[in-house]
Amino acid sequence: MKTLERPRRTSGGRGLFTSFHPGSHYVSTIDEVRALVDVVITQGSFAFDVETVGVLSHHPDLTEQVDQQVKTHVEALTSTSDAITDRARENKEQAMTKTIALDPKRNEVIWVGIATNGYSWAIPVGHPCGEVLVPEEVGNGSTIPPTGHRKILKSGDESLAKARYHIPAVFADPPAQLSRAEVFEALKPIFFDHSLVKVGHNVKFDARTIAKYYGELPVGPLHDTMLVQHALDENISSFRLTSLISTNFGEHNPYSKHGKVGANISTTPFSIACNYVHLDARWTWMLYQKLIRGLTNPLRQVVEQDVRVLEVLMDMEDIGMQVDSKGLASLGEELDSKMTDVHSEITAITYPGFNPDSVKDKRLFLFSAKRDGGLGLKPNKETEKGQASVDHDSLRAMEHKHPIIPLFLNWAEYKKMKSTYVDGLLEKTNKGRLHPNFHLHRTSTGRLSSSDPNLQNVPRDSSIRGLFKADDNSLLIVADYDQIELRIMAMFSKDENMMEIFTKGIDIHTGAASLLFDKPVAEITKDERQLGKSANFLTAYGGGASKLSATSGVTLTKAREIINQYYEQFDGLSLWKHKVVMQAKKDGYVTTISGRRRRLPDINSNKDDLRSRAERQAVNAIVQGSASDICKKAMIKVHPKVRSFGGKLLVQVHDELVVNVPDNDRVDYYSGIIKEEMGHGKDLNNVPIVVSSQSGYTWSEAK
DNA sequence: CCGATCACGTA
DNA sequence: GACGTACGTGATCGTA
Repeated sequence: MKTLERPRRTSGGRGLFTSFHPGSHYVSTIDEVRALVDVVITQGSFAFDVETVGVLSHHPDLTEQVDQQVKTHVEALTSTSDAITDRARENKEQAMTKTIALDPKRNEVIWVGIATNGYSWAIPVGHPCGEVLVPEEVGNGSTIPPTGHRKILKSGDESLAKARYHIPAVFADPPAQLSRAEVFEALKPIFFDHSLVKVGHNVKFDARTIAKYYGELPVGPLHDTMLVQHALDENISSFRLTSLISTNFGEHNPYSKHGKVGANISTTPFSIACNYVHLDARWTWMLYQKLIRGLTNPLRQVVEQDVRVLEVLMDMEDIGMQVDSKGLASLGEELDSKMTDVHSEITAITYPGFNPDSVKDKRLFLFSAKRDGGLGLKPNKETEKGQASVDHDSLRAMEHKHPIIPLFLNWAEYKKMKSTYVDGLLEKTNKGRLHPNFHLHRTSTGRLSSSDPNLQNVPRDSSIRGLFKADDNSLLIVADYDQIELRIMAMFSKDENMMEIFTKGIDIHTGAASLLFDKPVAEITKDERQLGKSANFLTAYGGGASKLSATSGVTLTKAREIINQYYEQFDGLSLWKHKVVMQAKKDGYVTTISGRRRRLPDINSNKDDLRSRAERQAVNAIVQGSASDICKKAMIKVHPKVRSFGGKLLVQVHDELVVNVPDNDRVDYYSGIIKEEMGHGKDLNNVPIVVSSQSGYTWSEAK
């Protein structure tokens, strides 16, 4: 039940909460919202959190998708009945509802939680249920279900067999709540105040979610507990709020007992949901205070850079990238017909029911003895777990042994395209656009990552990238750093030969080949350059002769020679790598240009494999992480410039930025600005930075 | 239903 | 003696 208790400041503790039991008070009048706004403004910063649900009926396109899913699901079954179809539909609808709840473009807010020094508020704006009248009942299969929940036999009688069953809870009506419209209107002063710091745990989600009710994104400064925690420890496996609370405040805290309310918020009794919202906001605030106070330089600057990137990313996610849905659909049909052909050929050679997606089936068919019905081929490669590999490289090496192998290769190629890039992207399309999530906390090197969909691994092939389009009357500009990682290595190591190659503007792979084979640059062949290229990459990743030999096709002996020669010619580089490893062993971590750290717990391990791996990671983290620092810095600079001429930053792919700009006669000027802000023409301690750019109407034209 | 395993797309 | 870094997604399979 609602209480009339007013929010009050809890005492002591530098403004933090001393009581972890916020009770059941919830905000139910607009005056209370106005009052909390006044309090928040005096504090200068606040944490906030929204609880969301998905409403399938609001999204006809997704309802259609569910219909389709049910159809294909049922088609794949051997037997069907209305009950099976209904259950399939229920499952698919439930899954889709969850998906919608996590999509800021589609979800609906039912609670807003706000916390600042000593205060927290829970504002319900559509919680669907009150208290529990009849609790839910779950049968785990060890008992006979109650009548009405039993299976119906063919005879028409109820089955008395033990079975699983679920009877949903019955809830009282929820109490009267303010509307979203009036609440967000009243909260406008805090979300659009340029001096208030708005803190969240994965704040982009909450900010983008509420943006729907304003028609625009909340303004910065934003801050995020995830990103601070990541700067302090990138090796954390779970960045969920509960996990971070446990590690920062100890295992025993009232929050951790609440379990997964968030995912089931719409079937949680009102009072429990209310308490949960208080706690979420409070703990986010507490965590922020604690983490931010633990930050010292250089990590403080790292976090300062990342929160600025965060605001850029929020914009990029919200804008999204246009994709040609019709083109994707027709590519899908093309692939489908190719796959039908390949599949029937495979079935003809193997047996009906053979599944070309099953590693097990393929393994059995290729490698089991002829008398067992297999081809008796010899596996040439093992998986990590020591099984016979059937991946592309492995099959390629035995391609001529049997006509089925090219079919497997074709199948795998088509299948990947169809499932991940055609179907996968189509189902994430919203009004013709894809809105990825960019994460600042999911890599150990400080790179960004992208998901739902991942726009950082879209195939370069024009059949896919050609379907990513500029907006109407627009062009895409793709600007990318030329060999940024190798330039960073040159900068750190000050290797004379490498510096010379870069300062003279010689192609680095040709330059390396020239030194490796002791020939003038002009006489380097294509093959020699390729070897130079492979050798260059190996140094950034820490690879050895066997890998070089495997990737370039030279003998192991030759590969060893090349690597020895490489480190002789680039002796500054090998010295630097050695120093990096020594320093990492001493400190337990390495540091990038911006001061980000990668901690390497295994760097002094007794186990050779773990230690060697950590040593390779040490070198690579500096290189990869520093490249990421540079690109992040560029994003911060490019973003406002691009907006000033009506452009939109869309995607970052580690060393490249994709920008949508107006299609007019100033495109060269736009490219120039973008390149300049990325640092083209500047240098890293005398190693020049080179940025190249191209433009076009699609992502493949602009590559 | 979920995690492990495998394969495969990107930088 | 072997030794490449960093990701996310989708499918299968075994276990729960």
